[in-house]
Amino acid sequence: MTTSARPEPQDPNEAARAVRTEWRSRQLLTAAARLMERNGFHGVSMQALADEAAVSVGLIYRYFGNKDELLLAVIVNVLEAFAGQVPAAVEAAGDDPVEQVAAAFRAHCEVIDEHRHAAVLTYRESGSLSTEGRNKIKDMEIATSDPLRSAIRDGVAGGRFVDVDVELVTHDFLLMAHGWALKHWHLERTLQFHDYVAKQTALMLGALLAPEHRDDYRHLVAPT
Amino acid sequence: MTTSARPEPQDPNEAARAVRTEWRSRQLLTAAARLMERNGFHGVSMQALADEAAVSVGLIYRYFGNKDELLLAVIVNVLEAFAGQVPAAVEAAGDDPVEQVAAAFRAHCEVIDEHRHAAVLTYRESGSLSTEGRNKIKDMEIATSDPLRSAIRDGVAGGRFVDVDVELVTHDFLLMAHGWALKHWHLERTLQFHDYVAKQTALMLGALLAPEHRDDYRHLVAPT
Amino acid sequence: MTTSARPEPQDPNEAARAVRTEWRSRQLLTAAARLMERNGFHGVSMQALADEAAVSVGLIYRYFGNKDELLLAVIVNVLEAFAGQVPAAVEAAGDDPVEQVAAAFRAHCEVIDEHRHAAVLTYRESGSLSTEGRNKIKDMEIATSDPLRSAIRDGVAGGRFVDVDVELVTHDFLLMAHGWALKHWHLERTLQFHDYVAKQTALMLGALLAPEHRDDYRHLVAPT
Amino acid sequence: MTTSARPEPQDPNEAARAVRTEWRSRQLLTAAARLMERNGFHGVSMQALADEAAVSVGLIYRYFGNKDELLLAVIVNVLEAFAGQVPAAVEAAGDDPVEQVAAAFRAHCEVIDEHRHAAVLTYRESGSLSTEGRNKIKDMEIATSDPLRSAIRDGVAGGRFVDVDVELVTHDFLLMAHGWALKHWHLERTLQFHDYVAKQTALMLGALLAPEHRDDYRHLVAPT
DNA sequence: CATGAATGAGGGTTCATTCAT
DNA sequence: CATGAATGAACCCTCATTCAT
Repeated sequence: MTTSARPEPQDPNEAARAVRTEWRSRQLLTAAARLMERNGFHGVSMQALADEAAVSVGLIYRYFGNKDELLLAVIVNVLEAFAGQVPAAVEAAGDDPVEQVAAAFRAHCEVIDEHRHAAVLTYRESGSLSTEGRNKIKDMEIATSDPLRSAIRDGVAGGRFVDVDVELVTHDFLLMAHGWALKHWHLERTLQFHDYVAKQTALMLGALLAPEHRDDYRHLVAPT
Repeated sequence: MTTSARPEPQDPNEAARAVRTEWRSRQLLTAAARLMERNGFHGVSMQALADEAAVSVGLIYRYFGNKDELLLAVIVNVLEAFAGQVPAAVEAAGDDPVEQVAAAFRAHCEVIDEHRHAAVLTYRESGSLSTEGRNKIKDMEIATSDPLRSAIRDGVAGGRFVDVDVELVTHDFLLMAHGWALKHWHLERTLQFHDYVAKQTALMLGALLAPEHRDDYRHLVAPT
Repeated sequence: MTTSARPEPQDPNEAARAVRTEWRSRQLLTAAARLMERNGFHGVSMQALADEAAVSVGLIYRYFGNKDELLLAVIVNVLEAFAGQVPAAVEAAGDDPVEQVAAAFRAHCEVIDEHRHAAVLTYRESGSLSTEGRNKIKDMEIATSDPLRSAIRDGVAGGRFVDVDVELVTHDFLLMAHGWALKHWHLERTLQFHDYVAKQTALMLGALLAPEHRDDYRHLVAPT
Repeated sequence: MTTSARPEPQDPNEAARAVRTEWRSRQLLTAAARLMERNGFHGVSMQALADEAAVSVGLIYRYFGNKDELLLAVIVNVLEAFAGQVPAAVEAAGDDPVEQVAAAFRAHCEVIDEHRHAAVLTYRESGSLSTEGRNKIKDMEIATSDPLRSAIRDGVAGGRFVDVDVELVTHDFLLMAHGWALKHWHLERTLQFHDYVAKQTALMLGALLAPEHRDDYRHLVAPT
């Protein structure tokens, strides 16, 4: 991530190893997320995890110091996805705060949909973390929600939005994004992912947009 | 739910016993909820629970068959509170679906605030339940959300609300209600319970109310 | 040990329980010592210990917090036997430092013979202890050897003994006492316990006694 | 012990390899002794040993079949040092059994001082050995103590020493020699190695020498 | 009713050992 | 020769559950 001096691993062996290491790590992370969503952190034994990932128990400990660190890694993995995708989406949305809000929300939802198993753990299992881990998560969560928060604030300041509690509305958007994962088993019976995003966007913008701007965002509000 | 067949305990001893039994049961339930919110279901040992409730381990098993049943009882306890308070609140709100929605949401929030420890367990620990228990919970949850759902449907049908996806909006309201428990540690820094309810109500009604009715509900939408 | 107010346990149940607790504790301690002498601290699993003592693994943890504490308890148990028997033996030996030395050495040997399994652990396994435990042991060992040390010092000061390094000779006596346990498998082929004590006493007094006093202690030196 | 059949390595490469092999082996042995003294046999993992010796885990298994064999090799290494140095020292001491005893004891102490880390393992970890290994050790220990035993026996037979139990006195001398390693942390605070040897020699000869010969060995007995 | 000593299956974790590279 | 990733048995410990008192 931060290496600059070492241009490329010269030794092909080393490169191959790094690739395999990365692959294993990801494999374990996904297996863990999948299992933990179903049975909860405490409901998943290391043996079960090893079986699911088709490796031995001992190997898991070469990649993650212990079970707690594994959970932390699963969660951090999601949060890093937010950090990677959300700011990019907002930037691509241009200067209009309304478009930015919609883009940010959509990006959040997409990350959650991609990491659906792991995303619920953020809500459910953060209590199983060490204090240290919990703090790390909290910091990342706040940073993660920042683009969305800023866009909302800009929208209010610029008069596009009515005068709402920015913090609360941010919280609402995040809740809705996570809602897709939390109640996925219930929602997917009637909704496709894109419907969910579109409808929720329309709903929230319906609440937020100042009356005089409402007509400007037909393309966002329409499909409800 | 409440036994009706058994007419009345004749023996005053039996009555006293029933009272004590009821009291013990409630004491254990609250102790369990308090502990489990902090440490999670698996983080609370029966011994710790016995200590917290100042009884012996063995006694717990006279009231609840096993640990799973105890968790189930804790959760059912909350859901029963919904069943008790929400319909009453809706009824008291009169015939206007908008008022009904506001009342139902407020009632949900109040139950959650009163049972804040137990409410999070609904989200976090339902995975620790047996399939049977999980199904029971799901059924109760759906029943619980029914008054709210009906009111929303009525609002849409009567033209008070814009044409939204009733199921989704129900889901949103419930999510917001639970949000008060889920992110309580974060929200309470800036918001009182009543502000939370009022602002969320205003926001959602802002989104739902048809333009021609918006002015009729100033008292609900204003305090944003 | 320190109770003074509570004269006797009134409740016979409580008394009975205390007796059983004491008995269990002692049973576990002996089993642990026996096994650990043979296989070493790390060579004995808690399961093996449970089997030997005919109890369940879990029960051991009601009496000793963990395996380390168990080892500590085994060792402390021996050292307490020294503290109980050695000073008494010295006192019973009268005022003559030579008699005191002989009595102290004999007492040491007797404790070691009685706790032969555990005595070797003092030497072999003190490294497996926590720093805290190790310090406790060291303190007790020093205190334990004090009567012997004092008697030797008195003997030198009073001219009964030649001018030796008191600390070193104390160390030698202790080493000889422990030697009975350390090389018991080898020694017992040719020596009874009493011969061992008598011969070692004679040898050491032969080295220590000043020539002019040698004849006074025929009864101690003779049987070599 | 030392191969004699294989005449000489013809190939210079093979010679170089043999040297490196010997060097590696010795390096591993000392690393193992150092680590095991501190943490005990079970407290040292093969990984830790590999790290300490700056080789890979796998390589250790090219030199020693398994961990037990490694421990055995460490211990045998000390015992071979005894076999190498003690007889030589006795021979160099001339024909006088008293001088021989003193020389043998000194040689024992020197070996132990040189191999202090490994010497304690002889006492502490012999229980971790296989029966086979344990027997090998016992045989070597007996053989090792033979020069000392013979000298003592000669001293008694020749009237230089009083009539003592030869086996027991041998045992005492060995115990004293090992005492330097066993309680080194305690003794070194007040004694140098040479003081220890001299004082212990003086003490034991004081006990052993027949009265009519005592004046002949002032140079050995004096420095007490 | 109430207690808490006792059980033992199951969990997380370590580490000696192997083997493909 | 040398490496270190991979294995899995075995360890220590916890805790839901039972039952004699």
